[in-house]
Parts: sequence; C-alpha cells; structure tokens
Amino acid sequence: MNACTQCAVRDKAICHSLPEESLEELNRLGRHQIVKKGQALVWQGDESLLVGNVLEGALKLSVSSADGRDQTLGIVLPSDFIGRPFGATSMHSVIALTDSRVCTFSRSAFDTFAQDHQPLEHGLLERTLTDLDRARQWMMMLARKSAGERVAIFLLHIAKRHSSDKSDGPLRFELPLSRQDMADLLGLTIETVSRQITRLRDDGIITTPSRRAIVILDQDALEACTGEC
Amino acid sequence: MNACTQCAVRDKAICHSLPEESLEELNRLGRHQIVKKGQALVWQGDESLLVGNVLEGALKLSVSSADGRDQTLGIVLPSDFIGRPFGATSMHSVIALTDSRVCTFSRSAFDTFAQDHQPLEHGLLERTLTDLDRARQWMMMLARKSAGERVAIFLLHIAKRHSSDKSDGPLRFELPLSRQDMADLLGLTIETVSRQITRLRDDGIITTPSRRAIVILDQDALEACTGEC
DNA sequence: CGGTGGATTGACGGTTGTCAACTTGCGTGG
DNA sequence: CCACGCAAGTTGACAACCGTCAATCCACCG
Repeated sequence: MNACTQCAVRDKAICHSLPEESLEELNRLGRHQIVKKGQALVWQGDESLLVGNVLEGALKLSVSSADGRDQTLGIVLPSDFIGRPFGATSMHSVIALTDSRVCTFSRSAFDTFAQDHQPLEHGLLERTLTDLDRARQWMMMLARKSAGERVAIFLLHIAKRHSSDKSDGPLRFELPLSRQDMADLLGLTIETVSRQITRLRDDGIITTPSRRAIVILDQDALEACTGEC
Repeated sequence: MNACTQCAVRDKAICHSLPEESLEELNRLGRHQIVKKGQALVWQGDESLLVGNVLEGALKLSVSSADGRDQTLGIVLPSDFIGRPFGATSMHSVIALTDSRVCTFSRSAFDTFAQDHQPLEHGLLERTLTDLDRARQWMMMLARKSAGERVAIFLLHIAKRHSSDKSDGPLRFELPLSRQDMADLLGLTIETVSRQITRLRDDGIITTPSRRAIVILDQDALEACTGEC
C-alpha cells in the first residue's frame, strides 16, 4: 500500500496534522478504492460503515426524495472528507461524478483511532465547521437566488477551481457535471439550466464550444448576474 | 456566578462530558448574558469573538443579502452551541427571537481551553456533525419543497418541541416566531406563509385561536401535506 | 377612541416547472 | 467510413405557483 507520506492530498486532508508514527498506524487501517463514475460509495439511510478522504475525482452528496427528485447537497473534491463518523446513519448517498479514487477506513476503526489521536479529531472538527459554513451559504442560495443567479454563481465557482488560470485571456474550462447534475445541485430542472446557459450565450457573456466546455468572455458581466453574492 | 453543576442545560450542552474539575475551570471563563428579543449577539461578517451555549429562549442564525432580504439559516434553542470557534469570521448574525439567556466565552479563551480538554472538543465535534446533517436536511427542503409542504413541515417540527404533550388531545402550542420570522426561515414571503396557514385552517386541519397559537386537529392530514419527508 | 404594527386577503404578473417535440453529438456495428 | 441509434441537450407552449403591490383587517396600547 502507498505510504501516507506519498499521498496526493498529504498537506490538505485532515490527516495532515498527524505526526509520522501515527500516520503509519492510520495507513495500516486505510484502503485505497476506485469508484467508477455513477457508482455509490455510501447509501442514504444506511448505517454509516465507512469514512475516508477523496484522493482524486469528484463525488456528490445526494438525497432522493419520495417524489423521485434528487437533490445534491454538496460536491466533494480531493482532500475533502467523506462520511459520518461516530455511529450515526448516513443522511445521504455519496456518488461518483467522475471516476474517483478514495482512501477509506471502516467507520468503527476510524472512530477509535480518532479518539486516541487528538490532532486528527481537531482537524476533523475544523473541517466540519467549515463544511457547516459552506452548507449554510449554499442554503442561502437555494432559498433566495433566481435561476439565472444560481447558474452564474455556479459557473464562477467552477471557473475558480478548474480553469487553466492564464493571466487575462478568456477563462475556459470543462464542466465536470452533466446538465442533470447541475440541475440537482442548483435545485432547478435541466430545462431551466439549459435556458439560462442559452441566455448567457445570447448575451455574449459566455460561449459553449462543446457540450461540457464553457468559455467566459465577460467575467464582470457574469459576476453582475450573481446578484452581489 | 452560578456553578455549571446547577446549569439548566447541564446534561445536554457540549460541556456535559467534562469532569468536575475541568468544569470549574471552564466556569471561570464563562459569563452569563441576557439577550433581549431582537438584539444581536453576533454580527454577520465580524470576526468571531464569542461562542457559547444557549440556556433559555430561542435565537436565529440569519444572513441578510444585498437585496435586503433576510434568510434564517437555523434556530438555536437551549443546550445548542453558538458561534464559530477557531479563528474564523462569522458568516451570519445571531439574533434573539425571544428574550434569551446565554452562557458565553471569549472565542480565544474557549479555543485554548478546548485544545487542552479533549472531551469538550469531542462533544463539539459530534454536535457540529449533527448540525451539518440538519443543515443539509434543511437545504433539501429549501430546494425542493413547495410552500404548502414547508409550512406543514415547520408546524410539525415546532409541535414536536413545544406542545404540552398530553396523550391524544389535539396538539396546541404557541409559535415562538412571527410570520416574518417564519417566512425568513422557510424561504418564503409573509403573504405566502399567511395564505398557507389560511388554507390549512379552511381545510379543517388546524385552527388558530390567536395570532401566535396553533391547534393541530388532524395530525395525519398535516403529515400528508409534507410530501413524505 | 384613534393609532400602530402585524396579519390577512385580493389582483396581477413573472419565473419556473411540466410536457412534448426536436436537435445535436457520439459511439457502435455493419 | 458511413449509417444508425441512443442519450444528452435544446427549444417551445403552457400552466401553476409564488412574489409583488396594495388595500384591509385585527389586536393591542396608549
């Protein structure tokens, strides 16, 4: 197994604060795992059996309600933590948006280890606090933003992370999500998402060279579409 | 100052896991504080300066956006924890819905104390994890539920906590929130909230003996209005 | 008894969801 | 290499829901 010291997310995952010898111990508990696009790692409603770190790829936290509609509660990316420690059931599924690699632990083994290693627990606490802040910011968006604002916010959000950040040229990037994924995330329908993208294209704010690609021609105009958020 | 051993939320706040002698030490750091209805304890955007526990009353976490609309992100009640430890800025204000009593600590003193007392940090972690689950559940509601469903869910939610829980008789309780507060919480307008309550009354599912009072006549029917959630 | 603020009701319009048709892109197999 | 088929995305028509604005009602208080 790969040593934690070689880990792709060595400096950013919650393990980063552990001293070398504890890291080796944790390493023996972990297991690297591939999750193919569309596969679920955790199921909504199941007892929480595993936790872990994302090494590569992107996954969504999602719930599906009785009426058949899905809602994505958040997206997790490399160095993010997955799962619900300390013996609760998982309120949501974790599903791969793209082929992903994760480093997983059995929940019970992780719980025990965390209790014995305060730096890890502290790292998890800080991360959970920022996750909570982020979730609440997202709530604000779902509650109060129009469809146009949501799409603009989302595009800028992705642009910040995925663009090949050259100095000024127009930002270009590939969406890691399908229209359906975007709709589930933004609390809209695919038709509404599609219409908003068309509108941005017609207004000359973006272009869409291919299905999944976006070019931002006028970032200021796009930011104006977010409704000062 | 009141000793923590006499505290109203002794068994439920995050301090409950501390041994007696640590509790005394924490006690010396804390300060009991009254917050009048409408007063803010923490301001959105400010550096996080204080944290604490709710002893009595009800407060809301709220953000106001540039366009002047407020959104309530959650409600905190006795034994809940308030504030953002570990040196971040507060993303939201904390405002009293009713006259409240809180037990506050300076954030920096609390941070230091928590680092030295693992049981407290662990309690805070568990609470933050459940807060995160709750926030995500609320997101689902804001994203996908209709106005009627939101009001029904809210009423049942409050009923569970505030009713004088006699065996079967119709549930009766006082709302701790104004219509505006409810609208801010549910991501609606006061008019829409009002109309939904009128509809429930016309359908014989509830009665409203006074402005703030609600009687649930037909709990099954009300649950049917939530859209299986 | 009037005033004030919260709550209700009504009329109306805009935004978004729904349903359906259509187009586009892409991979597969002949 | 082309043709086909399928899934993803786009577009249009329409309706429902909810927000907006305005008028009114009601409880509470001086």
